[in-house]
Amino acid sequence: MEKSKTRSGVRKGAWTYEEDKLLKSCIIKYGEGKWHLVPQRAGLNRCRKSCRLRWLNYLNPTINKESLSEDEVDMMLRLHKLLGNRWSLIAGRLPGRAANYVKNYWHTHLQKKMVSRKLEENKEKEKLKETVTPHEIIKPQPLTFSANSPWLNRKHSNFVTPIVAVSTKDGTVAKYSDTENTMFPINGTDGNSTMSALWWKNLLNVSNDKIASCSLLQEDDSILEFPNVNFLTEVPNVNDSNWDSNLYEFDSILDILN
DNA sequence: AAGCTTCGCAACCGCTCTACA
DNA sequence: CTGTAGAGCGGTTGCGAAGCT
Repeated sequence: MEKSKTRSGVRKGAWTYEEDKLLKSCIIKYGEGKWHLVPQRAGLNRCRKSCRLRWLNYLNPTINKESLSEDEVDMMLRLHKLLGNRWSLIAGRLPGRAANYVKNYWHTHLQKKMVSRKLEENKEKEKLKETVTPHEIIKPQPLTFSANSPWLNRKHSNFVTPIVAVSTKDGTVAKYSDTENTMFPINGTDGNSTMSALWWKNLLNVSNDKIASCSLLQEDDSILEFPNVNFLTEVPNVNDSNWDSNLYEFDSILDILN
């Protein structure tokens, strides 16, 4: 980097050993943060951004400067698939690795790999398209339940209200339990009665665009998307049912990936 | 050996987010 | 609600080293 100055007279370019020393001792003395005060405190003719970057990417003693292990590269690939170019988040999951380092490593080593792999996979897909005929989609049919079925047998009740929950694309959970459309009457007492399959039909009538794809299990190259999912930004309400919670702990997502 | 090209990485820039008055 | 300043992030740039001809 060329040793130059900005219009405001602040030094730019590569850091010298003396500058590093000054910055390091300043951070040790005052701690991280308040970066706007750092140049003054350290006696450096650098902007606060430059100081922060130098510390975070190079001087910080927690930084691991050794080359990435296979495990770390694997983790990086998985995290990038999940998070995209969120380098700081990815770096946060790789102990001792700075965001800038992760970003540079991705651009210099992994991006090409990913591009060539994608091309290969596209070729494979094209081949498969030529040889495999499309499957006929068979919709599941309503079952006919016996009124004697133990799980339906409720004392003093002629109705059973199944609660069906469908995960939707917009992150909400549609619950099909309204009594008017989903209750199925248990007819008579002759033992041969069947139940109305109205609730099941209603379930099938849920439009396709409301049913979310099972993207977590996809293994293609598209970036996994979690609509309306906040990462560690809110604490789920403990009173919510399991279905109501669309907030995921980051670790849970990692578990899914592993 | 010299010139040219490519690669890796440190650093910069501009934008967004957040806190606060 | 709005403006401002600080902090942080991701994209991009440009230098120096390494490799190639």
